[in-house]
Amino acid sequence: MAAPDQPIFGALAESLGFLLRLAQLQAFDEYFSAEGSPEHGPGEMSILLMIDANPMIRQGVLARALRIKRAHMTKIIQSFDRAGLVQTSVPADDRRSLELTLTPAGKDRLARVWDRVSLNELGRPGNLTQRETDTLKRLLRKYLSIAAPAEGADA
Amino acid sequence: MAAPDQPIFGALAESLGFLLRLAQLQAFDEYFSAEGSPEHGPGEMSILLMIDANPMIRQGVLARALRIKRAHMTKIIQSFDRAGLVQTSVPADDRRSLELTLTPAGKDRLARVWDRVSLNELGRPGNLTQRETDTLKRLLRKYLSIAAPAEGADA
DNA sequence: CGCCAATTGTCTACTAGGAAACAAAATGAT
DNA sequence: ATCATTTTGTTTCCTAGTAGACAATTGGCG
Repeated sequence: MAAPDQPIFGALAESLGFLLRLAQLQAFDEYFSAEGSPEHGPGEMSILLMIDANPMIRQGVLARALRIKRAHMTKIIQSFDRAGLVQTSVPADDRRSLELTLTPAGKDRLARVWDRVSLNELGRPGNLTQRETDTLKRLLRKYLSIAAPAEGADA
Repeated sequence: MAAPDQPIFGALAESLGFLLRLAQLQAFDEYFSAEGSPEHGPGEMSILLMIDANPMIRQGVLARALRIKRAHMTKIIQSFDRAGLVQTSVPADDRRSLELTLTPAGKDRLARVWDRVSLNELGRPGNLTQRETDTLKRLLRKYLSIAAPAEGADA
């Protein structure tokens, strides 16, 4: 009943939220092991990927989709803007909002970092078979109500 | 090609790490909707649950299992200790380490908060069937190399 | 024994991210 | 038109979590 080096997870092992928490932390460890000293963490990477896939996306739409709070999104976008990675524009039909698009420098940066990360992100983790990995991703997309990607997606 | 209110997720929809990140944030939203203004966030809850399931667990073992950095664990345990929720003791065979056990007050606190959260954590999320939920949890445990819980686990 | 390497918890800074209040612009009701 | 409500981005302050250096302890090895 005492505590060995491999503790008992108890209720945590049945709890979806905590399993997701631990799995995400493990995935990030692998992410950072791929990127030596990362220019961009997972949060910033997801923003770059999202703007790349959705040019002229509005800042608020981006924040909701990635579940990043607006306050935080403001800081990241402003730093991207200062670094010349995104170009912002105010649409004529709603002058409160900001439309975001990657600059050529932003696309370069994204491509370079993604090259170092994509194998870990798209590939199969050691603990799961390819089939299990596909099932896991499919269930996560369904949980999130995210559409499955098109078949011929770029690497 | 412009950006609608439901953006295209592109490479994110195939990337295990980012799917896990988004899923965890969604799960936390549901967690916080269950606990009005939470006495303990998910991180602290997982620590209480873990100490409850593993009395006399060493602080470092706990940190590794929950993937919380030692520096952070120190702060949380010290605050738990000040609040009278855990009892710490130095084992005779290794005077560097700390053994952690829940006090009666700690067990009470855990039971009270868990009551408000367990339905969301153990139940089936709206987007998935019961069977899909079970599969998802099983695959996450396998990804994490966590043993499946015993059958007759407490609610 | 004495010395060197690894481990454990802790401390001090720092970064990522959130909560709440706010101004400007849009929307809707009258 | 006018006023209240909502939305969007921003600002300030705060919390959760990390990075790196550190002292104390342990274990190995001559």
